[in-house]
Amino acid sequence: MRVDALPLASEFVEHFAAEGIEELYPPQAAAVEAGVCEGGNVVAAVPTASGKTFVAELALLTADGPGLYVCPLRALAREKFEEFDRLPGVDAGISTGDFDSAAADLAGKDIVVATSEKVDSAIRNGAEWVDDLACVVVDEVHLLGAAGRGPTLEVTLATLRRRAPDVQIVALSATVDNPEDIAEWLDAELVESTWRPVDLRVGVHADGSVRFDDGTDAAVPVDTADPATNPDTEVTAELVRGAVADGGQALAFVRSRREAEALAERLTDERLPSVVDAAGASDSGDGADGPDAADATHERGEDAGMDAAAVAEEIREAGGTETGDRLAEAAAWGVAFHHAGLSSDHRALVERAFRERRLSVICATPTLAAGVNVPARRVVVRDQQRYAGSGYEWLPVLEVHQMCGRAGRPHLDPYGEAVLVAGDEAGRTELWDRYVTADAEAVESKLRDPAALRTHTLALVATGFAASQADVLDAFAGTFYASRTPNPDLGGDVGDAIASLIDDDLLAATGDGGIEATALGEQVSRQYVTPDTGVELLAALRTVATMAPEHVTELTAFEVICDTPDMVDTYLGNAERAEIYQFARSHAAELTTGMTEADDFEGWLESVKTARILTEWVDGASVEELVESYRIGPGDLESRIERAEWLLGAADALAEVLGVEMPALASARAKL
DNA sequence: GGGTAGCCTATTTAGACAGCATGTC
DNA sequence: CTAAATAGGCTACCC
Repeated sequence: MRVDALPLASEFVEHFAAEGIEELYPPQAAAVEAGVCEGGNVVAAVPTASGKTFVAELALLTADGPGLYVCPLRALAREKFEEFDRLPGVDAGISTGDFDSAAADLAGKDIVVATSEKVDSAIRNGAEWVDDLACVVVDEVHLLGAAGRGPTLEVTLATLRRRAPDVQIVALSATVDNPEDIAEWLDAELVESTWRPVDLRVGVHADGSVRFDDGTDAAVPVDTADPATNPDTEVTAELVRGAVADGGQALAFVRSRREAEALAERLTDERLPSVVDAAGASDSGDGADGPDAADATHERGEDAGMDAAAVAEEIREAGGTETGDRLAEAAAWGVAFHHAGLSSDHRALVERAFRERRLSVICATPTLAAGVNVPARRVVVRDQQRYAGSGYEWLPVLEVHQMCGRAGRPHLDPYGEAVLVAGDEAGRTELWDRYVTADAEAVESKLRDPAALRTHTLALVATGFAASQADVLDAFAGTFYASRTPNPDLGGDVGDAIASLIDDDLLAATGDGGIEATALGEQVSRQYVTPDTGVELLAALRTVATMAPEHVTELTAFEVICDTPDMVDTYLGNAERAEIYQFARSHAAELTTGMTEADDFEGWLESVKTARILTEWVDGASVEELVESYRIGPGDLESRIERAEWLLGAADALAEVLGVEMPALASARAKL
């Protein structure tokens, strides 16, 4: 099937031709046959990089009205927005927490790209443009099964369909075990395919050789006898070296940030022969910080070496922290590490430089697999387990498949290779059965979780979609949960949720057996904080009202917001505990919780640490200082500042409803 | 005294969505 | 309470 045979205006056909899209990939053709261009609901369960974006564009461009593209990450939203905005004659908008299109004129856009939470939030705040949508595309719809965020996605989609009953739904999913269940819920045609533009072979290493699923074997010449080195790391290094020496790029996945950095350092010492294509090389940078010829044990391509030096320079310019310095040092040798402790600038730089083939290797924690597109010739999954709060757990099959799916660069590699590293035959068998031959998990609704029911029940009532328990149940009838459960008796659970919300003074019973949101409940819903955070904030604000005004400082404001479930925890090391304790004691008058009254003392002490970091930040401390003294990454600081901004706003709005004066909230926020 | 190899113990451990208001030169 | 890697402290030993 050819693009010019599709019901598309000629300018779009030309646009796609200019991007090299003239012939449809098989899954794309299947989606067309399933009706994406005729307004039909379609669920496409296909591998990453098999052309899902084009399917989305077909639906959005052929729809008779404005479209919405929902995705799970802000970075992905940005990427898609830029792509859609390049379409001829299309006015695209973006709406995410960190980046909003100019003003609230989303109503006039042809295509709006947003995260699922942002859509949910827009609905809660009375956005009317959602009623006019002709088409909604949901990317990564398998996240329906994610504990915290899945319920938001299914309730939001149910609400969208209720408000715009004729809206076309196109859902794009990773390969999961039960895509037919998602299709059934959405009354959609299912398109299922494992087709990829580049072949992928997956293998498992054990005892010096990799066995691939196409029956081939490959020896890995490495000395694993040295007890001073981790054999899995040696194997990983050799696999990376091999791919790079062969002109490819590699991704290596490990379990923790520290190990990602350690592996990057190990590979930097390796002095990988540069593989970075001369075509992708630019000449800039004086190379002063880059490798000297005297250091090199291999010949390096001149252009590539200078290019790597340029990447290193860009990294240094983006931020002079200790982490940034080490990253730049590795980048000078074509190696990078990647995890959420990096500043967002550094992360984006690493991703982009790798895509532009100015870096040979990224050593990453599992996140990279779910983020923006970073294809490599070879993917090595050294660690398949991850610490999960209480002991080690196997990574979900879906996650490992997504890592492996990053192997194979279209137009560059004859095929992609993914290797899982095990030590011995027993390990190989385990990994083979668990990941190579196994299907990904089924997607199962998490709506029944009490916290999810509380959140969404409050939202439905606060927005006026429901005024009784029956109404709430009616709204939930359109969810994935209801579609999957033969007799979805949520009555008891929703009843419990309502009772607890009334207890918390967020909902109130009306005389006739109905329910309504209190002024507090309405504000909690609009501010998009969880009910539990709302309750914590309200309790803290009531305490603030009893404090002497001179004791209510910015530290107080930060402590109020840090001791809520919506603020991310900050690890409190043993060595710091005593010092933070001392700090809390000497600032006791400014804190809303007394040393003896916290029911979770450890948790509270952690929030005091976070509050202290933020206080020092607004008092002018630099990123470097804070990163150094509190042992957090620049990215961790960023995320806490971001959340603090949001939660201070929420606290301020709630203080106003309560009639509590707390100027420190606004002043702290202004300084962030 | 100073350095260090080697052992034992204590410490640490992935990630990331969200609010809201508009006039202004 | 489950686990694996490693940072760090300590001792024993050597020069």
